[in-house]
Amino acid sequence: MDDQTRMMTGLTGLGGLAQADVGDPDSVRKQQSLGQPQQDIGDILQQIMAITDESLDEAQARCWPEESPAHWGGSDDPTEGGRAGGGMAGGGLPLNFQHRKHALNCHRMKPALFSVLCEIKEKTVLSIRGVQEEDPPDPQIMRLDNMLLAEGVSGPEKGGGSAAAAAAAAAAGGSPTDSSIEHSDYRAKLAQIRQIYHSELEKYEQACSEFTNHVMNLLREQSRTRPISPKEIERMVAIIHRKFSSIQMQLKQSTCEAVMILRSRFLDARRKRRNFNKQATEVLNEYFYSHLSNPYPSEEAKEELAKKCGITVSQVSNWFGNKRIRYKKNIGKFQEEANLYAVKTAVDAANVSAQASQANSPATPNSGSPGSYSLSHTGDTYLGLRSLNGEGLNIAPPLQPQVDTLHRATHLTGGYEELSGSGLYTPHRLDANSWQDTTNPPSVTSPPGPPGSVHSDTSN
DNA sequence: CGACATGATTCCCT
DNA sequence: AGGGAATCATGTCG
Repeated sequence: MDDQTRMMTGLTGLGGLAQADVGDPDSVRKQQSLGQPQQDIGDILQQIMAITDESLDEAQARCWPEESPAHWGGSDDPTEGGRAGGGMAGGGLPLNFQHRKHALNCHRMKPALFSVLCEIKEKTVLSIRGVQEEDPPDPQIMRLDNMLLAEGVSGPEKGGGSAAAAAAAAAAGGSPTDSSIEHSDYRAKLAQIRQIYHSELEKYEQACSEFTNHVMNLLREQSRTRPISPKEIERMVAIIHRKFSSIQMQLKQSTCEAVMILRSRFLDARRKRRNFNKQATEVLNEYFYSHLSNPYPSEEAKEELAKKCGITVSQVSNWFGNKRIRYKKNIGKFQEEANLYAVKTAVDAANVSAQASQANSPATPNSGSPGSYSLSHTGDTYLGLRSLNGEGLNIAPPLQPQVDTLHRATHLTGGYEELSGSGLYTPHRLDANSWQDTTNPPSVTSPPGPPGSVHSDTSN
């Protein structure tokens, strides 16, 4: 039934507000034509005004103790008022007031009047709120949502954002499999943020629903004494949700900020440089100088070096990359270092050879391919010795005596003689991709003597 | 504090 | 993908 019909229904009984002359249709017709209805509406309004002074509790308790809140908009049945009459017997208010209130609430004009008032209100509210009623999803909140999802803060649990950590690592150009310490740290912090975010979100949602329920109940209650349409309640709920979502956006924003800070700190930490310890550098240098003809460790060699140095494989790769470049750029500067490590390697070789000879094994050690690196100085030793031979590297004069001693030592043990003699270890200084080609050590520190000079020394 | 050393990153090439 | 080269950024030393 539309409002107008209801209105008419109400108007037909207009004269009857607790008065006796309702029954006569003629009289009603006469009253309508004489303008009496307007006066009655004025009366009703006055009484409504009077009611609003009363507390809601009273109104509720005395009128419709157990009635559905939306009663006024629902049934137009004028007889309904009679039912309500039973509930208003008690109370300490003056009887005539109760009676008046009851008469107002139960009056068959009330629904129609409220409906009109609602309509007017609706129009006013619409004209005020206007277009903003249908707000599209906020682009900013969408952005925040997307970011939180991408960072692994919102969305499904799955490991608390390990994907984000990997993504961060990938973005930083590093190997995602490395730097697991930083990753776990990052993950832990991210999980913390995630947890806080979710608990806050839950709190907000709970508060929002609580508040919404409260307001809805309040409005429904008030709808008995004020013209409040369900639509208005809906709108109010929407307003509350909007307010709470703006709070939620703040939460999302601050969470995003926290993630960004964490991330930047994480990346900064990755960038932070700390020198490798001395032992690690020694191990790396030993390998480098003993493989000077081909300083490209295989994957396995890198892993072994990494393990021995307590660094990651990519750090080993970085180190070799830097070393090759810097060596190539300035060989003169590295000459001394090269010599040092050559000697070192030779000493180790001597020790190994000595041990080998003690074990009564002929000096035909595992002559593995140059590519296979064993940290126990087997095949590499000979590369080192080859360097000492002055063919892979030039030896600085101050080191010559040491070299001689070493050679003598190896000679005595029978190791070096055989090795250098055997074609197996003949220095093939430049292989196919010989990286030294362009950077042949310019013999800064050693005289350009014949290659065999060192060798001849050993024969002494 | 500046120069240098050195690990990390980035871009480009093969 | 791995390497070369340039560059960045930080640590170290005098």
